[in-house]
Order: sequence, then structure tokens, then C-alpha cells
Amino acid sequence: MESKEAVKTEDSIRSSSFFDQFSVVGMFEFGEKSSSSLGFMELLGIPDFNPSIFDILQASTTPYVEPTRSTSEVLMMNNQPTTPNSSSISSESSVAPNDEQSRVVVVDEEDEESIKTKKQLLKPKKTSQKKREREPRFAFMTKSEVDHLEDGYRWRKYGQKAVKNSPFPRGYYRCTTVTCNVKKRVERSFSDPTIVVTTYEGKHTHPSPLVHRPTAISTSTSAAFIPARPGFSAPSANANTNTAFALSLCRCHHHHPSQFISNNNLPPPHLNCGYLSNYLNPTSTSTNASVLLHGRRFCNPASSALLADHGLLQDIVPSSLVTKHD
DNA sequence: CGTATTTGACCCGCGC
DNA sequence: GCGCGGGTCAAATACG
Repeated sequence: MESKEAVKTEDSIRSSSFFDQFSVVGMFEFGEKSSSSLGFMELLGIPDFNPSIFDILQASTTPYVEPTRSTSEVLMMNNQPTTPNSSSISSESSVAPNDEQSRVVVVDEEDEESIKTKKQLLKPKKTSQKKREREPRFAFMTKSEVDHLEDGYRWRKYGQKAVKNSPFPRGYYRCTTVTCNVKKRVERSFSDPTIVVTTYEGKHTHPSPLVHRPTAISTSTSAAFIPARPGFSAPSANANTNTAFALSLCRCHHHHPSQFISNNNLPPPHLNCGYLSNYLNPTSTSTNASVLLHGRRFCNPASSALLADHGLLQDIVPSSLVTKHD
């Protein structure tokens, strides 16, 4: 164990952050940017992420309703091009079976919450008991073989329930930090078993233990998911989990490395800002694990500086590859 | 032995 | 009021 810990440098720990595992090919939001969506970005370690990433995309997206979910929970999914003119960022159907690059769609559930709140106002409570307040929630869909995706935080599973009309159970997790009451639900899509739906609720009141407290994770379960990376000798403790790590907040397809972005992955050409980077684990079994890294681009220089400050960029991307993009 | 997970019971909100 | 389903609790169990 000691030898493993020895190679868990701060860099490698940082590399296990959320973005290193998921390819965020699209972020979507109903209407205007909400505070909750920014909270989600904060959750992901980009507290001041340039809000312009929430460019209007809804016109090119198709609402997707999970059959097993309550009717009030609507997932926006950009990869089900039911409309001919859809300029969706990616097409799920085009994904090769062995393409383990995760695809994530962020869903803002604030609308749902506001609707519920309105309902409560119109309909008097049956009891005097105070209704349990709910934190803003975000759901996103990830194409992944593993249910519980490592996101840099430590989670304790506190429940599991069978989901109606679905063969896949839903897991309930709580952040292990005592002062933090962030929860997340993890379930596999019934309609597409390759898709994992993760719903976060609340905002972390603390930094990611994997990012800011590298020594603290040496005995944590999360450490088992730290991916092996070029330059680090530690093998991936979970090859299935870490077959592909990618970060791609795409808004400008002509900046994308062509070898990484298939035609089906291209974001709408009119989206003229953003960046993309990809990181694949070459030690994994994935046939796609061949490319180390491609440059990132940032629409807003402040965002670039911010990420650098958070160590999310500079530890992964050589400075020569970081390009400010105005 | 300490910690994490499992799982049945329980609570609560909602629709009928 | 009742049943259903989602969410949570907590004792039992597993694991390192």
C-alpha cells in the first residue's frame, strides 16, 4: 500500500476529478442560467465557470423523459435527435459499443422545484409538519459501464431502492464530510442501460478531498479509482472504471482535435466559444486510449486563470498547450 | 476492530 | 382514507 501511496502525487489525485472521467459534451438548461446550475459547476470544481457556456441550446435539444421517473422530472438530452433540424452536439446512437468515452448531459431541475413550490403554495399542507426543504438538484446522464462515477468527493451509500418499471436499482449516496449534506442518486437508465443517471442535490461546503487534501485520501475508497496516467506508475485500481477519462466542454467544434471528435460529436458550429480537452488513460483496456491530451480553450481568460488557480488545468495540461481564446 | 455496504422497515408526499 | 412510490434510517453484515 505504501508504494501505491507514494505515487499518488498531488497531480495524480487532482487528475481524478470529475472532469477527468466524464466527457461533458453538452450542458443544457431550461431558460435562463440559474443559480443552481452555477452551483453544479461549483460542485464540479469550477465555481465561477463562465456562464456563457449556457448558451442557448434548448432549441436544438429534445426533452427526454425517463419512463421510470416522475413526470415532473424531465431530462434534457441532446443525443436523441428526433427533430430533423437538430444540431445536437452528439449522437448517442453513433457511439461505438466499445466507445467508453462518457457522455454527460446536465439537467437543471430548478424548474421542477419551482413548480413544486408553487403547488405547495396553492395547495395547503395537510399537516403542520414543516415540509422538508430540498436543495437544488442537477441530473446528468453519463454513458458509462460503472454506476458510481468518481467525482473527486467521498460518498457513503445509505440506501438502495428498486425503481419502478426498471430492472436497475437506484443508489443513494451522501457526502462523507460531516458538515456537508450533499446527496446524490445514481441509477441506470431503463431505456438505455449504458447510460447512468446521476442526480446531485445540494452544494458541497468543502473542497474536494481528492483535490485539496491529497494525503487524506490515501486510505479512502475513492483513492481506488484514481486513474493511472502517463508519467505515473500506479496502475489503475479499477480498469473498468477508468478506461477513458475525458474532459470536453465543447462549444467550438473547429477547435476540437479531429482525432477525438467524431462528426457525431460535433457541437453546433454556431457556438463560438468554449474549449475542449481530452484525456485518455493509455493503460486502460480501452481501444480508444491512445491520445494523451489535447489543448483546452477558454472563452473567457478569467475562466482559464480560475482553472489554473484550482489546479485543474496546469497539472494536467502543459502550459504550452493552454491557449487563451477570446 | 473500524468502516463501508446491504437491506428491510419506516416515513412522507401524492394521487385516487 | 388508502395505496403506491420515493427517500431515509438503522441494524445486520461484509470487508480490509
